[in-house]
Amino acid sequence: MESQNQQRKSTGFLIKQRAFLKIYLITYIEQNQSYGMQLLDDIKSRFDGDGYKPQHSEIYRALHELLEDGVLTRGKIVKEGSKYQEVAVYHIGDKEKVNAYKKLIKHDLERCISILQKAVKDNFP
Amino acid sequence: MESQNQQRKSTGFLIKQRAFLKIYLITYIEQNQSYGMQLLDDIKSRFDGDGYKPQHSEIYRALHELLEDGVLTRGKIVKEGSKYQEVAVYHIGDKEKVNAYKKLIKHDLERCISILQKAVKDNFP
DNA sequence: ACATGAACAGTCTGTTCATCC
DNA sequence: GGATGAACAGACTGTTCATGT
Repeated sequence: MESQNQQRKSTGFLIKQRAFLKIYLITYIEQNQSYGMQLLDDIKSRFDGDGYKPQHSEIYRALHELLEDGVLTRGKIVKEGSKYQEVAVYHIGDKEKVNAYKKLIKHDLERCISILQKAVKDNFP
Repeated sequence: MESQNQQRKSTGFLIKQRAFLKIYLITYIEQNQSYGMQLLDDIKSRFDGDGYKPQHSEIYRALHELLEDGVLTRGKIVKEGSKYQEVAVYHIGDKEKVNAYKKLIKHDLERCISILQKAVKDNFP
């Protein structure tokens, strides 16, 4: 990923929401082209039982960063059903970058699960 | 917990580092009285393989909040071995609060694991 | 040097406002 | 009203500085 230029070092705690959302956005967009609000609703309903309700702005920020990095490309279409509601639809861009990013996130997700499972074991034996 | 007075609503993403550390602090202090730096080192070595290295200030902030809330109490002793190094040792305070807090965190940890496991399944089938 | 603590500052992200259809 | 985007602001936490032993 290009879009970061940290001057603060991470302590390596859990994954950030932005990165978490990005991986879902990529997957959903791979499956069928879609636009922001739709993606948000999909994610929300996926985590309905877990009390996680992401905010619309965070979705847009994630999409914008993926655009900047060339992971996604964007087009505009008129939303079906509606009169002239124009929405921004996304497609997969650079597949190399997609795969690199996926691999990164997969490791990080597993790392986070490991940390949390340790916490359950250590503190609730 | 008392020590929070949010005016911003959480979206319910992952657990915060502070809360995560608190549960370890409580458990370690239950097992044997200990002081800040020691607790930090214990936690660091526990997560050595996971790339998680918490910062000392975050440990102190967590301890201070647990003190304020009455979950812990504090005493001062002279560190063994050293000449006159005085350290702050902690003990369990209000056991009701400890148990209430533990229960809360346990649920949250499991919620987080659920979220992350969904992400692995959904995005890396 | 080790331990504790607090001030400062950067990052993430929730809230709000603006614009367009 | 639905969708997108950006500005603003608050919470969390990493970094640095201060103090005492």
